[in-house]
Amino acid sequence: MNDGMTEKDLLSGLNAPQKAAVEQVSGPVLILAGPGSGKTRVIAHRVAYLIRVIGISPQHILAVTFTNKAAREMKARVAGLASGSVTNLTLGTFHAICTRILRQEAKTLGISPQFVIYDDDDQTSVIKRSLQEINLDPKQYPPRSIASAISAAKSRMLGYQDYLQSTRSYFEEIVGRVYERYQKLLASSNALDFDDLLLNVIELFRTHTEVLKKYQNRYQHVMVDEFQDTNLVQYEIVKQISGKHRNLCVVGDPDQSIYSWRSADLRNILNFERDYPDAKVIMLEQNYRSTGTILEAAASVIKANRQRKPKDLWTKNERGSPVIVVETYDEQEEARFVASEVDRLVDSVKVKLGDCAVMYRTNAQSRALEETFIRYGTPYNLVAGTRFYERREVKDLISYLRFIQNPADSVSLLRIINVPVRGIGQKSLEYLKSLAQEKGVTEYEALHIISSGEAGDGTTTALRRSISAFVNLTKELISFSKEKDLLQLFDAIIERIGYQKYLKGESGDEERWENVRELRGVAESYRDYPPREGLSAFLEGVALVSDVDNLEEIPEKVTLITLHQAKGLEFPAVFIVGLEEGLLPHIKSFDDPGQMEEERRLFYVGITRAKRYLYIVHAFRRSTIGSRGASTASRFLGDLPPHLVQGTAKSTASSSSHTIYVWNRPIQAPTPEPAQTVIQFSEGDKVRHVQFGEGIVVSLKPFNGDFEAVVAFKGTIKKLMLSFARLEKVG
DNA sequence: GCCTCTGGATTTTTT
DNA sequence: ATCCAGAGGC
Repeated sequence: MNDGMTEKDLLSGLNAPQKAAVEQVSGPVLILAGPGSGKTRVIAHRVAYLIRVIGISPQHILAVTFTNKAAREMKARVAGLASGSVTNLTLGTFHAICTRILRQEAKTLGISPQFVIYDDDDQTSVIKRSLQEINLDPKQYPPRSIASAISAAKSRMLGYQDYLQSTRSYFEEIVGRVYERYQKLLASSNALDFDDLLLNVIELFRTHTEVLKKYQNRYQHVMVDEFQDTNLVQYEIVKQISGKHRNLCVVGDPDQSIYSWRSADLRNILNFERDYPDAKVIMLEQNYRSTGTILEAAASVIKANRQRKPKDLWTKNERGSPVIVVETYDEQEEARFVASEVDRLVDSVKVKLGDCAVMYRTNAQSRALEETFIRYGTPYNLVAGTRFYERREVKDLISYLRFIQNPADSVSLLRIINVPVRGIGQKSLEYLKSLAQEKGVTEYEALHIISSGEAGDGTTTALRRSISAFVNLTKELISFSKEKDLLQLFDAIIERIGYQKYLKGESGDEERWENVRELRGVAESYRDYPPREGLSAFLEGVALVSDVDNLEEIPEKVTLITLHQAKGLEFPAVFIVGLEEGLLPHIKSFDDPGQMEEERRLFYVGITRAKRYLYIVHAFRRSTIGSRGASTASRFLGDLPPHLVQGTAKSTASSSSHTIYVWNRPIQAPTPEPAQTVIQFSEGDKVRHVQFGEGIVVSLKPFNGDFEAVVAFKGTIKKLMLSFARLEKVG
C-alpha cells in the first residue's frame, strides 16, 4: 500500500478550502458549506483520508447524517474511496445510532432491549389515553399540540418532573400532567418515542461514566452533517462522545436551517465556536451545482434575511438561462404548465423526466399535480403523500409484529385485539385497562387473567371465550416467531387472522392488499436473519425510515417532493410551485419575523436545488378545503433581481409592495380530442402507451366530458384520461 | 357489540 | 373535499 499515492488521490480535484477541510483531521473543525459546494464530497474524502492516510481504523469513526439515505450513499462513497472494508464504520442518523447504543446498553440502563419505538401516531394515541385517564377533554386540549409541547420540553432536556416545576401557564400545567402520565404509559409499554431515543443516551452517558468512556475511546473521530438542523439534545450527545479526543468536525449552513419547528437550534453553530474556541473554521463558498443566474437569484433572496452572516457564494459555471416566473390561473393550470413544460424540456434540451423535480410547501399541494400528471400520462415519483408506514393496513400488520416482539406494547395490543373483529369492543377494553391498572400488570397479562377465569365478575362467558381465543392466537404466534424467519412469521399472521378476507369489502381493498404485498417484500429482505433478530431489525428499520430514504432516482419519472424533503438533493430542472402569500411564506409564519426568515430559507433551499433550469410558479386563485379564493403573489418573488427573471413587469398588490415579474407566455393547455375519436376502446382491449408499454383496458367511465380508463400494464395499474394519454389500440 | 349516518373539524414542514 | 368522532339503530 502506497500512502503517498493514496493521499494524492484523495486530495486531487479538491479546491483549497476543501483540501484544508479534509486534511484538518485533529481538533474541532467547523465547516460552513454553501449549497452545492461539494460538502458531501468533502465528508466522504475526509473519512477515507482518515482511514487510508492517517491509518484510523473505520471502527473508530462516527459519522452522523440527516437521513438514512444519505448514510447509505455516504457509506458507498467511502467504500469506493477507501477501497477497503468499511463495515465497522458507524454511519447513520442520530436516531439510528442512538437506538443501536440503547439496544446494546439496555441492561445497564435498566430497560428491556426489546423496547419498541413509538411514532407520532402511537404517540397521539398514548396522549389521548393519558388525557382520558386524568379526565381531560381532548377537544379542549388537542393531542397533537400536547405532543409537540412534550417534544419541545424533551428537546430542552426537561423530564416531566422538571417540566412540572417550571410551568408558567395553565396550558403548561396541563401539558405537565399529561406528560407525566404519558411517560409512565410509555415505560409500562416498554416503549420509547423519538425524543426518548436521544435523551436516554444522554442519561446513560451521564449516569454511567464507564459506558461513556467506552464510546469515547471507541469514537476517536466524530463528524456531523447538516449541523444547522441539530437540536440541543443532539449537540449534547456529540459533545459527550467526542469529549475525550475532541476530534469533532461539524458541517452545516445556517442559511439552510429549516427545522426550527422540530427544535433544531441554530445556536448550535454559534455555541460550537464558544464551546470550542480553538475550532478551525473553514468556509466552502465555491458552488459547483448551479448556473450563475440561479446562484445569483438565490443569493439575493437570502440576502433579505436580517439574521445571518453574509457569505460570498461564487461559481465558475456558465450564466445559463433566466429564472422563469409564471402566474397561472389556478392550481390546475399550474399543474398543466409544469407537465407541459417538462415535456417541452424533454423534447428540446435533452433533459430526462428524472432530471425534473416539482417542489412545494405543503403535502396537500401534491394532489393537483398528481391528478394532472395522471391525465397527461407523465410518470411521477411522489415522495410521501400519505406515508406508506402510516397506512392502516400496514400499521395493523406492523402492530402484530411489534406486539409479538414486545407483548407489553399496549398501543399495538389495543390496535390489533379487535382486528379483524373478534367481539372485543370498547366496553371490554375499558374493563381490560382497569383490570390491568388495578392489578398493576400489563394488558397482555390481564388478558391471561381473564382467559383463565380468575378475573371474577365483570366478564361474560362470551367475552372470556373471545379473549381465550385471542390469547391462544398470540401464544401461537409468539412461539412461532422463535423458530421461523420473519417472512414465514409474516405469512403466518396473515393466514391465521384471515387478513386478506378481512380486507375484502373494505374500501380500496385492492390497493390495501397491494400495500400488504409491498410490506411483505420489505419483510422478505430480513428472511436470512435468525428468527428473533430478523423481527427486531425489521421493526427498527420500519420505525426509523423516512420518506426520502425510499426515494430512488428513477430516470423516467418526475419527482414530486416537499421543500423540506428536497434538502440535500439536486436536479437539473426545478419547479417551485405555490409561491403565494399564505403558502410560501406559510400563513403560520406571518406574525413571527423569525419564522418568516425560516420560510425564506426554505425558498432558498428550493432555489439552490436547481442546476440549470429554475421555474417559479404561482396561481391567481387556489382552492383550499371547501372554497376557492384569490391568492396574492408571494413577497419572496420581489427578492428576485429583475434582470435574472424572464417575464414582463406586472405590478400586484403584494403585501411588501414589490414589483412582481410575470412571464406572460400563454399557457398551451392541451385541447381534448373530440369524443368520437376518444371512445375507440372498450373494456378488455389491448392497448399500448408510450411510457408504460402494453396493457389491457380494465374499465372505462365518463369523466368531465372525457373518459377515464383504468389500464393494467405489466407490473402496474394506471388511471389515464383518454384524451391526454396517447393510447394506441394493439392487435 | 357493531354498523351506519351525520356533523364538525381540518392542512406546515418530519426523524 | 375528506376524514373522524359520536350518536343512534340493529
